[in-house]
Amino acid sequence: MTTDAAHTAAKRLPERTIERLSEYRRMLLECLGQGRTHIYSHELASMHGITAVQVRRDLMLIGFSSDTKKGYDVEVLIDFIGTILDSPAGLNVGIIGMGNLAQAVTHYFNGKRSKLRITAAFDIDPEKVGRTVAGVPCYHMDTFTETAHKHDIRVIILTSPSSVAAGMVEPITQAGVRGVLNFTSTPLNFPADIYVEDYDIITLLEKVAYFSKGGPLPSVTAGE
Amino acid sequence: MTTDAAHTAAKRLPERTIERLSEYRRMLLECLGQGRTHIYSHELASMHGITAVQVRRDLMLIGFSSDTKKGYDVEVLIDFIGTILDSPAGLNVGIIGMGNLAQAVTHYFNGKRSKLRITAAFDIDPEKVGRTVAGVPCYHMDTFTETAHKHDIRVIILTSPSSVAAGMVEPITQAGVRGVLNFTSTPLNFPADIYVEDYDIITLLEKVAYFSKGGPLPSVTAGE
DNA sequence: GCCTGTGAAGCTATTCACAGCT
DNA sequence: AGCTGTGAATAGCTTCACAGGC
Repeated sequence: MTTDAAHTAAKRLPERTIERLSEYRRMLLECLGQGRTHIYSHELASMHGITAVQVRRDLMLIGFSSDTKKGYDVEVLIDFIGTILDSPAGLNVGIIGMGNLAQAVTHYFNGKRSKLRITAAFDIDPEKVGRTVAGVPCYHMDTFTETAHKHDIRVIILTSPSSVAAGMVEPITQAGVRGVLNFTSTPLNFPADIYVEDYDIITLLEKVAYFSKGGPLPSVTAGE
Repeated sequence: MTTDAAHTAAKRLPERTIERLSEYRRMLLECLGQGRTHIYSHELASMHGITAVQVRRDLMLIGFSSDTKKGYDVEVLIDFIGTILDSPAGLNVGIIGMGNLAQAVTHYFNGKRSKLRITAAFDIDPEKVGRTVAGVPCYHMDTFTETAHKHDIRVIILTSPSSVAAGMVEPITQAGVRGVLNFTSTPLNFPADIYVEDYDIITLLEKVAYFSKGGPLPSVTAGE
C-alpha cells in the first residue's frame, strides 16, 4: 500500500467521490452508533439513493477493500475514509462574517467530531467583535492577517455580505489560506492555487425550482 | 394520451448549465444596474472564472443568440434567461425549520427580485410559531399540509434538525411539493418525481479541506 | 481583427457486465 | 446464492478548433 496516498497530487480523487466519502462516513458513524459492525455496499448505497456499484467504485478509488465477504467493516472503513479526508493534525477553519449563516454553520459543527475546527470568526460588527459567538471567538476583520496566522487558519468560510466579498480576496490570499468555501453570491478571483468552492444558495434554489417544474412528470402509475 | 410525451422535460437542460444561467443572470443584473447595455461572452466568462466557450455553449443550449455582434444585449439576455428559469407566475417556496440557516436564506432573498417567494415558514418552536420571522409568517409544523396547500407551496427548503428530517418526507410528499432543497445531512428518500437537491455543509467543507491539502502545490507564492 | 455559434474531440463520472470469492 | 472488484461501455460536460459575420 502506498503511504503517500494522502498527499499525492497526481492521484487526486474525483470531486464527487470526495463528497460521497464524506457522506458515507457520516452515515457509517451513525450505523456504528447503532451498534452495526458490518455493512454491504448495497445497503450503504440505498441509504444514499445511489447504486451499489458507485459505492464500490468509490472505495476502489481510495484503495479500500474488505477482507471478509460479510460486507465492509464499519469501523475500519470510517478510519480509512479518515485517512483520505482528514489531515492527521486537523485543520483550522476561519469564518468571515458572523451572521445567521455563519452561526448556523458553526452550530452544525458542534457535536460532530471532526478534524476540522472553526477556531476564529471575523466580523466588523462591534456587537460581535471581542465576544464569543456560537462558541467561536470573534475578531475584528482588521486583525485578520495576524489572527489567521496565529490560529494557523487554512480554510476560510466566507459568509460576508456579497458587497464586500471582493475586498476579502486580498487578505485571504495574503494569509496563506489554501481553501475557501464561498457562500457569497460574488464570484471571486483567487489565485489558482487556492481551492474555491462557490456555494450560492440563490442559484441552488433556482435550480431546484427549474427542475421542479422542468419535469412535468407523466402521471405516476397508480401503484405508488 | 393527449399531451405528447415529448413535452416531458422536452429539452431538459444540463444541471450545470442551469446553475450557471442563474449566476449569469445575477451578474447581468448587476451590469445592468451599472448602466451597461452589452456584454461579450468572454467578459461574462471572466467574471465567473470560466471560459467564453462555456458561456456561449450555455446560451446556445437555451437557444439564445445575439442579433448584433457587439456582444449580448444585457437586458434581453436577462429576460431570456428568465423565460428558462422562472415560472411565469412565480413559485411559492416554504421553509421548514426557522433557525439561523433559514433566517439567513430568507434574508438572502430579500431585495433580490425573484419569481421565487418564500411565503411560509414552519417550525415547532412556540417562540416562532405565529410570529413573523425574517419577514415570513411562521406556522406550526402540525399545520403543514393545509398551510402548504393554502400557500400553493411547490418547493421546500428543509433546514430542520437532521434528526427529524426523515419524518418530513411524508408530509412534504403529501403536500404535492415538487422540489426540495435539503440542507439536512440526512439523505432523504423522496419519490422519484420530486426533485431533491442535497446540500450538506459539512460535506462541502470536508471537500474544501481535502482539496486544500490535496494539492501540495509546488511552491506557495511567497512574494506578494 | 475580434466576435459568435457549433461539430467534433476530450475528459469526467456513472453504469454495465461479468469474473472471482466465499 | 449473494457478495465484491473492475475492465469496458456509456452518459454527461467541457474544451478545441474552426467556420462565418461584422
